[in-house]
Amino acid sequence: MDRQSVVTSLSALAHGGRLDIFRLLVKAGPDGLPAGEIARSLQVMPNALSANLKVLSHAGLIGSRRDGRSIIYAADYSAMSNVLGFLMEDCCGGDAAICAPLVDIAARSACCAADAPNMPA
Amino acid sequence: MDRQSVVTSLSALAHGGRLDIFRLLVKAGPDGLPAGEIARSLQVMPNALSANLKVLSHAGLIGSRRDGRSIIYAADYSAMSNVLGFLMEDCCGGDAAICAPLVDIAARSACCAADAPNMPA
DNA sequence: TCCATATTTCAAAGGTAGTTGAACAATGCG
DNA sequence: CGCATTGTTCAACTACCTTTGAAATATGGA
Repeated sequence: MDRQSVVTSLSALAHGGRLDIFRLLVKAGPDGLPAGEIARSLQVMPNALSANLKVLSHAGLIGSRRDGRSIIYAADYSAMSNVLGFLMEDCCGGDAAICAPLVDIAARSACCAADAPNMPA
Repeated sequence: MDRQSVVTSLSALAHGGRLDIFRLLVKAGPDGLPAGEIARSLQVMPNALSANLKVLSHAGLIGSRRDGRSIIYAADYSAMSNVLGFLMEDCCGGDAAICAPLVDIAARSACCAADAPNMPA
């Protein structure tokens, strides 16, 4: 994963509304949620939601598939872990002796990374 | 950790130059690096570096202390883990059965979180 | 075909953030 | 004290991002 992709992902998440969307999808799991339900849950207008979903999708953080009239979005866990990995690469120069607290948070982050409903392209 | 703090942190990292700085400090470990050395390593002008260090510092991602004429910056690992934790909170609705790949990356992220040279304030 | 639902696209307005060069502090040494 | 070194601040300019409302596209059912 190159630096530019990571910057794009972080930029996508560096926005209150999009962070809410992403976290909702992270909680929702691999099955995802239809756009309309996201809009209702977060109380945002559909056009604003669509714009933000597009940004997250372009960053690769979420995927989408159509189901009838609805479009279902789901978090891409592997993309997320790539970003986290890039951030923490070669942490402490490889010497992870004094490290501990991050293991905890890391363990809690361990999550559904199997086949999410990824986009057609 | 509230949502706004996380957005501030992600915004700080959503910039090529600042991402380079942060990753360099993550690699450097708790002892950190003087600003001048960062500038030399990344080949950036001192005023631009100073501006970016200020953004990262204001976001709480790095700390600083003066040592003679130099100012030494170091990554704040606990701030980083707070951000990661917020992103992955209640992942998959608490059911982490199907999850695995993120554990790997998480383990690699485990790192120096002990007393970094935090700022005076 | 006609309509309702679900979601996206477009364009204009406003605000926010990045870049650059020059000037300004703070420290240490002779 | 005077000067070189190390970092920081300021101000102007540019560019990008966000927001909002209205119009457009796509699907499913009568």
